[in-house]
Amino acid sequence: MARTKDPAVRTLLIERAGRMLRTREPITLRSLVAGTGVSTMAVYTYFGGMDGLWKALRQEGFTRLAARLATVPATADPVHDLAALGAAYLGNALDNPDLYRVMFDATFDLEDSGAADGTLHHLVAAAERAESAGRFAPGTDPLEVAVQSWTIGHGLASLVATGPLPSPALAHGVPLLTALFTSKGDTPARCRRSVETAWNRLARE
Amino acid sequence: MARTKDPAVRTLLIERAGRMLRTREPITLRSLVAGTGVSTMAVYTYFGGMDGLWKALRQEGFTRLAARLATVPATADPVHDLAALGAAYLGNALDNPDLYRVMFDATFDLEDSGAADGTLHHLVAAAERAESAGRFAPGTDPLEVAVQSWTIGHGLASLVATGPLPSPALAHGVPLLTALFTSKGDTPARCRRSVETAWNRLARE
DNA sequence: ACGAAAGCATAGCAACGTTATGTATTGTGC
DNA sequence: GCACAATACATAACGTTGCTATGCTTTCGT
Repeated sequence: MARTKDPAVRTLLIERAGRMLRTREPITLRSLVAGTGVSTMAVYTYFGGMDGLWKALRQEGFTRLAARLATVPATADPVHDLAALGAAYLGNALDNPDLYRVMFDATFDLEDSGAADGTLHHLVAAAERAESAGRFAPGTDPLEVAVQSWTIGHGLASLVATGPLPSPALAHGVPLLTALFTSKGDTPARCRRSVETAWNRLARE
Repeated sequence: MARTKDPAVRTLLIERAGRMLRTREPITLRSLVAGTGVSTMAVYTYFGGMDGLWKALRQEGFTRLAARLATVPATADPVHDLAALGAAYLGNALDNPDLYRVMFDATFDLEDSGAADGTLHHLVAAAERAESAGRFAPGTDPLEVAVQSWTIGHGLASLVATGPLPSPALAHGVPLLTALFTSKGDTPARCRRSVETAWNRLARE
């Protein structure tokens, strides 16, 4: 009954915006569509305006983050896994610092709050495994551990990726997470070993 | 030899910008000077443009933060003081969430990195006192404790004030700081009591 | 006291996001 | 099949943005 929308244009624009973000070109309506063959109106038919494009970009950021977290394998050491998820989170933030900033920039609306929850779920699952493996004290709330780990990860990511701290400050992740997990009942020495092993993945990159 | 600059105009513009930030009015060059009697050019003579105004606003944010941290008294319990500084930090971020966002928004330049250092110094001093009081293990690096506390405070502030977490999540500050300070050598029970006492100040506001 | 330099008001400019308008295209009901 | 209608999309114009050019006014130094 009408001309149909081409989904390829949508992903083309999002990917181009992501590329411009990475190369630090200012993303304007006109510069975004320049050279793509599409006109400025495409942004309005696909995103309803520039605000919609930024929102889609944030969603894309959370999608990529989730994909990266999904690559972290579940090993026999759930505390290691928890730290490895934190390391992966930081790695993602440092690989795309500008996208990471956009993700937490605008005031949150309910639409993609689900995406942030999806990010949390990986942490919750790992915390649950740590508890049932006896590394954390019985009765430990996995969601609480997850949120507290996230707080540390986000604080570090935001201060290093877009803030005043230099990147060696990432090393603070080890004592911070070790202190947290130890407080949940894990043995200090064992905990430190688990966290350090997981953190090496971040240093290697 | 020339007409002299009136410093009152500068503070007037900064305060008006701060007010507009709090009331969530968009800050544009023209809306900023509207009703003040001064013209748009004033922004250029005093700040060199809108970028300069934002930079001055961030500086103002750090100044207010430093002033607030300075009101935290040094008691006989240095671990309590450390947590109290964290609570004051969070209180400031929640009282002016938009200003807090601006403070960490733009890419940092060297000019006001000193301001961020000034913020850190309060924490470093408290950590030093905690160590010499025997609450932390000998050899504990006060700067390390300070940066790690800051990471927790900023992570919490940024996720709650401008992010997806609801304000009750601020309560995570207690277990997080307790875990950190305990890992530095403080007695768990005593540490928790110190931190909780300091945190009540935040809940009361 | 006079002249040069700085403050600052006015007006104009390019670029921004958005909206209005017209044209082309395509799925749908007969 | 075919005409109709709705949607995609290009073009162009509009209001507002930050900024700069220009000229007047003020005031400090000699």
